[in-house]
Amino acid sequence: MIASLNPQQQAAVTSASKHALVLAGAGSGKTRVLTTRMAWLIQTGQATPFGLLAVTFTNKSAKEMLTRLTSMLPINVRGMWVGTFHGLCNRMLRAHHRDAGLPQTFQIMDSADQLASIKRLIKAAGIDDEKYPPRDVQRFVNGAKEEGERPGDVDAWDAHRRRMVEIYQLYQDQCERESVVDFAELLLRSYELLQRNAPVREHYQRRFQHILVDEFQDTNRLQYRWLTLLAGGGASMFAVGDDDQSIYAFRGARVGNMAEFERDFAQGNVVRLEQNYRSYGHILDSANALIAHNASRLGKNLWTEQGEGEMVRVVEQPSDMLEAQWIVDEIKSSIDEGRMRSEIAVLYRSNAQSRVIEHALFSSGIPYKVYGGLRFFERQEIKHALAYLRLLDNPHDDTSWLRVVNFPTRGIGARTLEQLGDIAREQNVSLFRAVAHVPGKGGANLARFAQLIQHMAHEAQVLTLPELIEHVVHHSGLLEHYKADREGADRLENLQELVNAATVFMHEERYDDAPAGRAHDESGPDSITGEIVGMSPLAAFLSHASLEAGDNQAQAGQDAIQLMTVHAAKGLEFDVVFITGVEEGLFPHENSLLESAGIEEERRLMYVAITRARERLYLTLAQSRMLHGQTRYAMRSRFLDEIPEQHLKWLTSKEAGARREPWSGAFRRGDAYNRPGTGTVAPRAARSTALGVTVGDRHFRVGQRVRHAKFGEGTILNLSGAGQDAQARIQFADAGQKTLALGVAKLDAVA
DNA sequence: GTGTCGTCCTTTTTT
DNA sequence: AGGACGACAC
Repeated sequence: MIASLNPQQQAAVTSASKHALVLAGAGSGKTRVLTTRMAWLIQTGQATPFGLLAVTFTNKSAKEMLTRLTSMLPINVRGMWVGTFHGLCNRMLRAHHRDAGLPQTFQIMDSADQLASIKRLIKAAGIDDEKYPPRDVQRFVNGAKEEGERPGDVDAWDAHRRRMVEIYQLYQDQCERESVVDFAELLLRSYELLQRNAPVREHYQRRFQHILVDEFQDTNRLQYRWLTLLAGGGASMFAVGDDDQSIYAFRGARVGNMAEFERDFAQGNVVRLEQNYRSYGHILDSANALIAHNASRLGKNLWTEQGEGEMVRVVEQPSDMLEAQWIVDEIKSSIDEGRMRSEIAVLYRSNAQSRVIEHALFSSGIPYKVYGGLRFFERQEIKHALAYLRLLDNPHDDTSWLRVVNFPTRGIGARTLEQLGDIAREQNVSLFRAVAHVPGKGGANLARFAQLIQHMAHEAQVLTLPELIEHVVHHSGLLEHYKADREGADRLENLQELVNAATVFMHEERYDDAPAGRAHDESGPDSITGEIVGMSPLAAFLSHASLEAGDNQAQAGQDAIQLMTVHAAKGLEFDVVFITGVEEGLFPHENSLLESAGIEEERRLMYVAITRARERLYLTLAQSRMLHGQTRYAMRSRFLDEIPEQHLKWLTSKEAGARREPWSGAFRRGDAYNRPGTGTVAPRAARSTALGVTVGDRHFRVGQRVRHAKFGEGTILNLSGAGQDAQARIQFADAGQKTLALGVAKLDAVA
């Protein structure tokens, strides 16, 4: 088990110090170390499976961990606390719902549900949604919760923020009324439960003597505190992560938690896993050189025994279309060499870039798969079916109620619903409770719907979960509705798939053929441990659906080129990787430059992208690309210049076209287009503006040095638009980046 | 209730 | 450019 590990991996797995921090570089066997550590703790008798707590961020890695563990040790992993932060918190809250102040049947809202809930609240409370856009409110609420702050804790220093806090409070009241919790609430509630309830806290502190955390660089403040609290009874903490791969600051992750952990817990017990088993030398050294430009790092240098391998290939094309075409041609020859299509990935910084690449692949008849689309449990028809199921468990869930009260249509219009909403608000009750007070025909229709729900809830007491879902799909009218729809065939298929998913779920959770709505075993032998949670198959399935949205890809099976954002590629690896759009403004993204430490996160993102490649890596860029309906021109990314020449092989000339240095002297127009090898000559109109724009009698070019009366000297990073509407993004030496309208701004060329 | 038109936005996203 | 969503008309 341990013998096959390298010395650093062994040191990590068998670390005898109380706490340890493992700095695990990309492709260094991180998951292996984590799972072997667990197996080793159990095998050497230092821990029982029962006494381990292992936390991950995604269901996928939790599953992977359990799979590997069972392959090493013949243990029963059922009842082990291995899962995502959210999954484990849910588990804890179900077991102690009373102590946590939650009804047993509380439902979990996903982000879309949460947004709908906030929109409804803003409308009902008559709040100006221009001043308080639902998305901003959602970000504010989640941000506060991730910092561990309730409305009363938020520092509200101005009127706008004070109002935000009020809305936050209103939202909390609404959630309470409807017995629903959002993702962040799962964590915060769990944290507060542990903090306030000594018996519960001490129970878990006693139980979990070893806490293991994966992807530690992605933890937020609340998660860190949650872990700290659980470890407060003397448990050992084993944290694995890579600060260089922290790319989720925008959603609350704090890289700083790693340094904090080292200071507060590990205290020097840091193990570095630096041997890389994935990539060849040139690729790895490129990544090392790039990331060395980041100032705030714990420090780490990857190495490999695999040899140099191929150099990193760099290609610059005149346009995004030609960039895509070039990639497709290169992919073709890779396939001709006998490579699997699924071993070739095309990565991009932003989703908008995929269109052009898809188009080129499609035209060439090459199968491809785009990751990041709608996931199974997010599909409209599935959300509808789930909304019905949720109402069976909790008819006060207004979000679900409103989703299906008139879907399929049953004569309940906006007017009736407004009436219903008014009554519910007046009496401070759920929509379900308010039904009885709506007069007239609308009231009768509502009553019929309420009866339908109650009737189906009754069925839940006798039918198994798959049977119940079939029943609901049929009697709700969903079946008929989609049958009548010309394009409903796929949706019906998905609904059938939902029934199948439920069958699998029942089997996996060992519910056998228990009725869907009947609680499993209300008072288990040890109710405080949560081992027997007392959830009905229906409730458990609904949690599952919220917490695990399903696969994030189109359709599996076929051997296809893999298309995804760099973020989505984290944790994956491919023989051949194309990193596209390696341009200033795109990668690094211009918005990131406005954020503090934004550029370092972009650099880590590039580091993640590079380290996905095993054998061959391409960096591609385009001098011009279509963005928001405008053609934009950009310089090559600064990241290209941070990789030493010795690792790069330019397949197109490095000097022509978009370059980083400001132009000095004459630049021969059209060079980039007329160079042999690119194969295409751009249309005349594009050619005349490709290198710059003309505003009145003045010419501006990308890379040109300019002086502004107020901002001082700067360099034009990119140009967009034409004539009097043309805009320039300019990096000023002192004033930072600005976007200026060239028709308005007073700019002088600097010699 | 359904269809059409106009407006708005556009970095990254798991749970 | 292109998609999503909301307002409005039939």
